[in-house]
Amino acid sequence: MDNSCCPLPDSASDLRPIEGAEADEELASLAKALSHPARVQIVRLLARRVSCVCGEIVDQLPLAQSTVSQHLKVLKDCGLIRGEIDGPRICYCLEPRTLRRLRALIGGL
Amino acid sequence: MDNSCCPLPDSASDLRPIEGAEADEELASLAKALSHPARVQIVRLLARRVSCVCGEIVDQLPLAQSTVSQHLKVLKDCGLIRGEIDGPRICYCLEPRTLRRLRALIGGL
DNA sequence: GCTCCTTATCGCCATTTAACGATAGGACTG
DNA sequence: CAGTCCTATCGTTAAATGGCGATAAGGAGC
Repeated sequence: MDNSCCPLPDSASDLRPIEGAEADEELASLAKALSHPARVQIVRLLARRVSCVCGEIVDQLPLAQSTVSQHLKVLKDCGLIRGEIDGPRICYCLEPRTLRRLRALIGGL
Repeated sequence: MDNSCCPLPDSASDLRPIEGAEADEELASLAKALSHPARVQIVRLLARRVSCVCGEIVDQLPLAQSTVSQHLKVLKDCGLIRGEIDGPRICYCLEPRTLRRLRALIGGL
């Protein structure tokens, strides 16, 4: 397994507010991305670095390849994961900053 | 404003695991409850104790009373809030244990 | 260039969600 | 007990979601 595409977490702090209308929208958007068990499982896989490549994620889930690809798109669109082209494959990895942001927003409740 | 219906947070720890298939379902379910800005705003209102009574919540949101009532039902069904009858009104309040559980699940990612 | 492998996108269908007005029901007040 | 206030539920509609197979697109390697 090659994790070269997955960056180590950085520790820059996020200065955006954790409450207000914009924060509500942001939290709702991130929560929606995690509102499906398959997407939670994908995030967990990537957090554990068990898998990075799309094909392996498909193998771990009881879903069709096209369905998994859609879930990956949802997670990517909200910034929770990132995909980088790695030869013929695509290597997905967590975006630690977004996950930290989510924790901050939840913590602010 | 009367907050007598809203209990103070207790600190009992939750022994359920924070990963695995069941935890995935649980996290997805809680995330879905927060996947709408109006519901995030309701949780925030209750966290700030700005309002406890359904009618006041309706006043704070640009939505019809029936719509707000449905959002409250979603939050209640997943255990994030609780409603108690207070004379002719209904007093809603956060369920701190569920919120802590959500934080634990998010933290476990 | 052709072919294979990998992933994204398209089209379709069934189900769920969100919104509202209207209505029902429960609890005080007079 | 009649009226009033507050909240939940019903019925409807439009839009979003989740699933799949089929197909397109883009590199790798022969």
